[in-house]
Amino acid sequence: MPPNTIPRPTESELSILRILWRRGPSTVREVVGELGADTGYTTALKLLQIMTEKGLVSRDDAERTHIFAPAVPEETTQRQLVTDLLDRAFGGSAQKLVLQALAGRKPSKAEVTELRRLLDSLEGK
Amino acid sequence: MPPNTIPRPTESELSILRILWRRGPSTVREVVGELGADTGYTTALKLLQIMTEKGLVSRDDAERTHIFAPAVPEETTQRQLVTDLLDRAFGGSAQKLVLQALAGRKPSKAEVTELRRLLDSLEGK
DNA sequence: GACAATCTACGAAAGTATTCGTATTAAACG
DNA sequence: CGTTTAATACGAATACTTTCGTAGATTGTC
Repeated sequence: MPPNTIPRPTESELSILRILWRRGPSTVREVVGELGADTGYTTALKLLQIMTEKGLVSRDDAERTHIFAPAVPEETTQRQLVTDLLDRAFGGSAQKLVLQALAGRKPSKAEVTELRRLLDSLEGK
Repeated sequence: MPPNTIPRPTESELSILRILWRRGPSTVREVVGELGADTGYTTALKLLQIMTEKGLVSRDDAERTHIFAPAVPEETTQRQLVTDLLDRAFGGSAQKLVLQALAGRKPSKAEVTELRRLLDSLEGK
């Protein structure tokens, strides 16, 4: 049974979650296929087993070949990670984080427009 | 001699860097004083030694009590970390990252204004 | 049915991060 | 001057993460 608090995924676990978010429910082999040649089959399997215990993924073992699906929403995890970084590296200043996230890139006009819209909606509350 | 590429700080290392960025050059004892009671003296010392090898901090050992200073700028490290997270968790979409960073908070009017100014300056280029 | 291929389980090895104990040395104090 | 206090060095213990080898079971194939 998964713990009632879901831990922050490790680096490898996050790589796997990203695949599952994109592909949806997948077999170990399918996940391995997307991980790149540097990750062995049993390694990926073991990680998925650990992630199942942690409650990060769910497993359908009705068939012999198990099928794994993400058990945490992408957005929730993203927020968890960015909030965590916000505290750990930016002293909680979202402003500074946004500044560094956008610095050094040339955001497209569309992106800027979208971000402006985001600010509008935030202010609306 | 420090390596010519400076690695991403670990979690503990980041805690120490944050203290050094805030306090400026500090002794081990001073750092320990701010780390909270859960970190022993020799632990902090060891971390600072490792960080010196990695080039994350510099050490002045002219006196018996050494003085450690950050060797990486706060902003550079922040950008390094946020860029890293951007790639690992957001598929490179700064927009989504900003969205999640601001979601669920009620940013002050001043913050929103500041962010708008940031967007303006980005667009100016 | 026998054999090969494929899958899961699992413990252990390898790698990395953190904590700690102990030795040694230097300063401070009486 | 001798003893206590405070500092660095460093190896080793612990913890966490990732990788791998091997065993056992099931499916597919000839």
